[in-house]
Amino acid sequence: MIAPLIKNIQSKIQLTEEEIKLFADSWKEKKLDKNDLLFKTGDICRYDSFVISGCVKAFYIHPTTGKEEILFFAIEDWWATDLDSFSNQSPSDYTIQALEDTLLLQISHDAFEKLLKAIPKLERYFRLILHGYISAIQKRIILTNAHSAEERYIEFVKRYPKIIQKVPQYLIASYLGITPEFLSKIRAKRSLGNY
Amino acid sequence: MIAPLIKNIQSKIQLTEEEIKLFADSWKEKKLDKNDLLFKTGDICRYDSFVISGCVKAFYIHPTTGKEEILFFAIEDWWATDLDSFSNQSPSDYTIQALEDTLLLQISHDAFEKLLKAIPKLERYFRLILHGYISAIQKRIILTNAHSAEERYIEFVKRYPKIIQKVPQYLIASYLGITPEFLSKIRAKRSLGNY
DNA sequence: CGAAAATTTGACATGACTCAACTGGAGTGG
DNA sequence: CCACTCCAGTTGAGTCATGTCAAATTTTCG
Repeated sequence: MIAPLIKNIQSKIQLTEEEIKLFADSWKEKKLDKNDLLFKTGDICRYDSFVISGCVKAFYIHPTTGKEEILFFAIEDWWATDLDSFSNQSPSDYTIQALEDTLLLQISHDAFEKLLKAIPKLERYFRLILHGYISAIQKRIILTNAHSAEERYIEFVKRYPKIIQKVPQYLIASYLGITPEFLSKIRAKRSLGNY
Repeated sequence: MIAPLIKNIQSKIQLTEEEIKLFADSWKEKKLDKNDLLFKTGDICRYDSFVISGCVKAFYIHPTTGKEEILFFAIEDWWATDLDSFSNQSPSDYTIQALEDTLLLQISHDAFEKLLKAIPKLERYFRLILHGYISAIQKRIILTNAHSAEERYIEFVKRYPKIIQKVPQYLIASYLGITPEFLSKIRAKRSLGNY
């Protein structure tokens, strides 16, 4: 089951057979049932987790209203980790929860650092991963600040068609920074316009 | 003038004397006068730039309204680069412009890749830099999606007091995703409340 | 089938925007 | 050193996008 991760890595860097072996041995499978938590606010994110299948949401709980604010969704081939909490082994501001039965590959912080020492090339891989994430998140910032809720929704549908299929609408609304009611109205309006 | 950059790096990784020398020789100083462009939308971001002194803004130009949407500000000890454009040597979606006379250290894409090959430890440094940026930008997303304009402004003042001092208010407004008029009203209301 | 959850719909409220007028400070040139 | 201009910032009136709350409807799932 580690094949997808290896493949992902080899799309960015080259590994020898030995390195692959060492690498593969460092990761453990973890199953989450639907609604299981990976960790919650205040917990330490003890593992870096790569999603093999399924889907999770990462969210922040607003301290006064108690509402969930979606930070991201992760489906197969994405990472589901609070970087900050994982790197510093400090309490996380976020919660990650499975939206359906989900299979992860995990590595502990210690094992992760050991692995990086053993295969320094991996620093590059992870740098490139973060890089790609930054590109995406910067676009999201621009979209949020400069475009209407409707435009953001259209863009989301275009960019993440797989996620749309898996995730309930009220969570998409949260990701977009709007209320579920308003997203519903946007959709109603659009389906009229499409005649 | 490269001392601040070396210092920044050594806060995350260790370099030998030789490595420092090699490193230092790879960077060139660049001066920007106030209002000079580092690059503009459609240009390729040819250099990775580290700010020694001064201040720049990175912004996106809305295609229909033509308005500037601020992506970030960079002052001393920050990076002022479009990662995507720099890494792929592809046209940038953004423009970076000096808000005051600014001194940069720059490295070309080729030299950068050579440097990483010569000193692979630097992959780690840059990974950690991206990492820190992601933490910050994720907080910004949450703040934008879940908090009022006033809360976002208060948080900005707290987090970036130096930038507040340098940057005109209408650009702060753009960073926060609100109009300058509305930011002005928020400030007026707050200064009343503070008696 | 029935209960709970998600989505839709409608009436109303409000935060934030637009536009236009006004104020005040920072150059600039005579 | 004044007069002028220019731009950032402020203020106010009116509007619009989005939020709130509550009820009705549909979907999901035990």
